[in-house]
Amino acid sequence: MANNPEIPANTADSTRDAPTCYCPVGGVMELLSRRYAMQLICAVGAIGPVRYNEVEGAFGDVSSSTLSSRLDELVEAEYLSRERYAEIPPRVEYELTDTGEELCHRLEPLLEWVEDQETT
Amino acid sequence: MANNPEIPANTADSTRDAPTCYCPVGGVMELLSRRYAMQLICAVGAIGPVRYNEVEGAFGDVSSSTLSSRLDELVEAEYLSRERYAEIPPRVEYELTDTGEELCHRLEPLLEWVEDQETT
DNA sequence: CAGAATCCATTCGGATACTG
DNA sequence: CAGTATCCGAATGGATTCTG
Repeated sequence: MANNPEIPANTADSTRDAPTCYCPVGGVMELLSRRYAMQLICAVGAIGPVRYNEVEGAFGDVSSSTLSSRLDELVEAEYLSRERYAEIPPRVEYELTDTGEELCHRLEPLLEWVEDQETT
Repeated sequence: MANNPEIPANTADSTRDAPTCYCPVGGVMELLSRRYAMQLICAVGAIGPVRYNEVEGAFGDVSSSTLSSRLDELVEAEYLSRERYAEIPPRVEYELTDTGEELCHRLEPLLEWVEDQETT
């Protein structure tokens, strides 16, 4: 929620712009840096509408509290949508929002590459 | 993407693997999830060979200890190289390794998008 | 200049147990 | 099934001080 009113623009002696340096990006990166966050986005993107247990299974071992938190945060950030069906037993499905999908597109090349690096 | 409601993503008894889900990726993501890590990669990629103080300046406010740690870790992970020149005053330059550059390519679309989201 | 070392507040995430 | 609540150890990152 760091909506900084003071934009730390290039207040320095910059008569020229520095080449795009993404240093000042703030809040969103903090969210994405939390554990499983990026994988979560990609997982939902890859699997499609997904239920809690499926996610839990996809990650070898996650504590439910952690996963739950991450899910909540991503829903609140509107990267994921949460649909709750009034059934018994209850069913909840998470899905990428439009924004989430865009994010996912940027995440996939990264994750793919990372995975590739590790499996060698 | 697999967002077609007509096509069930994961059928009941899947003897095959779910579509690429990057859940199990481990160590590298933990490194990248540390504070400033991704921005650091991109910053070095954008600015080129860069000195400690330049980096420090690029980020509004970072503690030297944190920045130093991150730099070390990225060097050790061989995403950055560290060249120390025997001069007075001492000069040190960080640069992307080949691996780091590949990583940077995957990071840039993400960071660019994130920045875009925040400045609107 | 480019850090290393130390100390510490905060946060994060896992384990466990419980609920609508 | 899909979480929530609580507790707690571990890790993170910032401030400060010092150095080759």
